[in-house]
Amino acid sequence: MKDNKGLSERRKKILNALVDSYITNAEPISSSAIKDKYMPDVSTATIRSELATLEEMGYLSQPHISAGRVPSSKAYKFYVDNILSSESQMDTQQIKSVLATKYASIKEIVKDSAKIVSDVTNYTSMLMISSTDNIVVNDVKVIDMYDGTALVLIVTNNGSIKDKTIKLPETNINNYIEVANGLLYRTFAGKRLVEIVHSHNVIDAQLRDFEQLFEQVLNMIIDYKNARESQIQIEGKDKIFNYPEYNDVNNVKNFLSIVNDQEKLHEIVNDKDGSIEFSVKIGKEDDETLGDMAIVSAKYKFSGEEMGQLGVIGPQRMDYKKVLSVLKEIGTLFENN
Amino acid sequence: MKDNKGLSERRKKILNALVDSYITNAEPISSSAIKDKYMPDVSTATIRSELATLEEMGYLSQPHISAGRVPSSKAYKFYVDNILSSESQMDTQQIKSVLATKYASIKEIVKDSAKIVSDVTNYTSMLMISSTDNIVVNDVKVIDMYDGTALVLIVTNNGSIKDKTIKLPETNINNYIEVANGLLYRTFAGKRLVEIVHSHNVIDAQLRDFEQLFEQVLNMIIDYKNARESQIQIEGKDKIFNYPEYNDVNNVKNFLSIVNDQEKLHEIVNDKDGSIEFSVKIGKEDDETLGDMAIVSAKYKFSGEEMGQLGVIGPQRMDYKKVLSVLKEIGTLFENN
DNA sequence: ATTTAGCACTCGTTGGTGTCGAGTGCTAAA
DNA sequence: TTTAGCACTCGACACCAACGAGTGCTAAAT
Repeated sequence: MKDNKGLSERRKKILNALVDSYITNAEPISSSAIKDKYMPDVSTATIRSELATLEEMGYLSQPHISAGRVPSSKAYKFYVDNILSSESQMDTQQIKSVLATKYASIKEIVKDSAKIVSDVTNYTSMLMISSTDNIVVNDVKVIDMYDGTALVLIVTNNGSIKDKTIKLPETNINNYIEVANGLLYRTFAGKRLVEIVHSHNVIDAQLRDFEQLFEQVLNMIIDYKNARESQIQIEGKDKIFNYPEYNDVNNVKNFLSIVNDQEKLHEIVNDKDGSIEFSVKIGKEDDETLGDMAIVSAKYKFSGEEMGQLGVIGPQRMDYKKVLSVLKEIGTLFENN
Repeated sequence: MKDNKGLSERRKKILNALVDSYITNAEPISSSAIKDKYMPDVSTATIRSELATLEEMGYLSQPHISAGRVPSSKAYKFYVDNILSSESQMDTQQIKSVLATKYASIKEIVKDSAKIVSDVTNYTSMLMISSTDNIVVNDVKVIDMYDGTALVLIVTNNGSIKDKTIKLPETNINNYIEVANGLLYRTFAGKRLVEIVHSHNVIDAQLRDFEQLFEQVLNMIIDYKNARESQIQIEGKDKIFNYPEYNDVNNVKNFLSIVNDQEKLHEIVNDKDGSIEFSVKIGKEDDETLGDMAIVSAKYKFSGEEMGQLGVIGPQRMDYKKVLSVLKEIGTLFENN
């Protein structure tokens, strides 16, 4: 049953025990600790030799020679995979009831989801709104306001509206506004943001008088797209101080530099493999800048539409069981909405 | 010339020297250090006795008995008052040229003012938009969109527009939209936000059919006011790590808790005495939660209109000269715009 | 072939001790 | 009032010993 490639059952058990213990205590685990708490019917010597081979295999490391073992990133990955493959493990019931007592309606949950996740998991959370690729412009309208000024509205399919006042050009065209609205509608309505942004529309001759207007509208759309894409909401930054590894200023620095770097967060969370539900990034090996931290996130849909990603960021030594449960639970709430 | 109430010239000189030195080095200053750098023609013993009395007077303290002196909040205040009263001290020329090389147009500066202040001073900066008290509603318009939906626009005198889509009530009134616009204009146009929010309008009989609409509009206005008021932009949080006192996690924690607490920031910066140009809050005595930090801020106008406050937050041991110069310089740029 | 008891070994932690030197306060003379 | 001089304080640093938690290895037991 034991071979070099896989892990024997006993080794798996030891590995799980060790990660479990380290997650709650943040202290190196000794062979005798494992014996006492998890495997009383085997001697410490045996455990020690198993630990030695697990270390050789890259799952563990020792802070120093006469200390216990500490899990490596590889160990955390093993641990997470274990959780993910055995769904039954997750105690969603408990999470669900916590959510139920705190929040009355699902709508509230969506709105505050980042804050909820942070509160329930006790880690810093992040919510990133999904890409704008399938946002469609429903309508563009120009509304006359007062002397020479007009308001441009861009209405999209996800309910949001971007507006801006512009100065109207001096013109002698009759019904300028009316004509403009017709043209704008024909040009933009029904098109996706990406299409609009990437197409270099040639204004045909009859549109000359509207060139300036079109340019302004186009810029609005581009701005809107950019603003949408870069939005990340972070909640509960202070939670990090609950964990002893962040008594070291360098770790705090690292944490803040990641959390404040939106581009980096996007990069880390957005797997090339877009199909997987959960993204779990652990430590340096997954991303150099992560250092001793981990990011767990999930993709969500709301009312069938892709909504974005929601996740937590915390120490490598993270309570993955809890985090994954919570993220999963929220996901089902969203989808069943 | 020396009396118990005021400070002798020599004591002032010593005090200034000490604060100056501590601001740059963050280390306790000894009597001999002062002698060497600032007062070579007097003995250390003399300086020591002066230091002792300054300590009695509450300007200084000793980390421990065989260490040099460190300035207290009181000393910083003395130092700042000194700067403020002797305008000529400020080397605005230099600051101005720095700003000039970095930014081409004044408009850019306004937009990025928080970032600029943080970069130039090397401290964390904050920009808070001024109160909404004198924002006036210019117009309220309802615009028919599509089947039963309408867009409500609120136009204010500071150029901004708040919009939201609402569902129109089922009605059999002719020209519902037109009538509504008339009513809305008569009710809201020209009024200040505060007035509107605090008046409990009784809807008169003829308005019954518009009750729901009015309620929605009113809520929009309230939301708008709240959102405006709570907006604080913070830039350069990471800058804090440049200062050695923030190698202690507790100080970082304190820093973050203040910087993330918008209400607190408002409270600290908004003096009762609304007339003063600069607000300088130093340490615990000014506000318990400040701890060992200081906040310097100034009120600004832009194109004659009150714009808000802009300031920096950093260690008590702050380069007040530089900070005040920068804030002042930006102020004149704004006002001369 | 595994497991285990036993033992030597490693090394971080803790606490004690001694020395150095920066800096002070005080006193007595200038 | 200033200053030289001196005793004193106390943190920083280095060194050392003892402790103990934990390991790896080996040789015997299963």
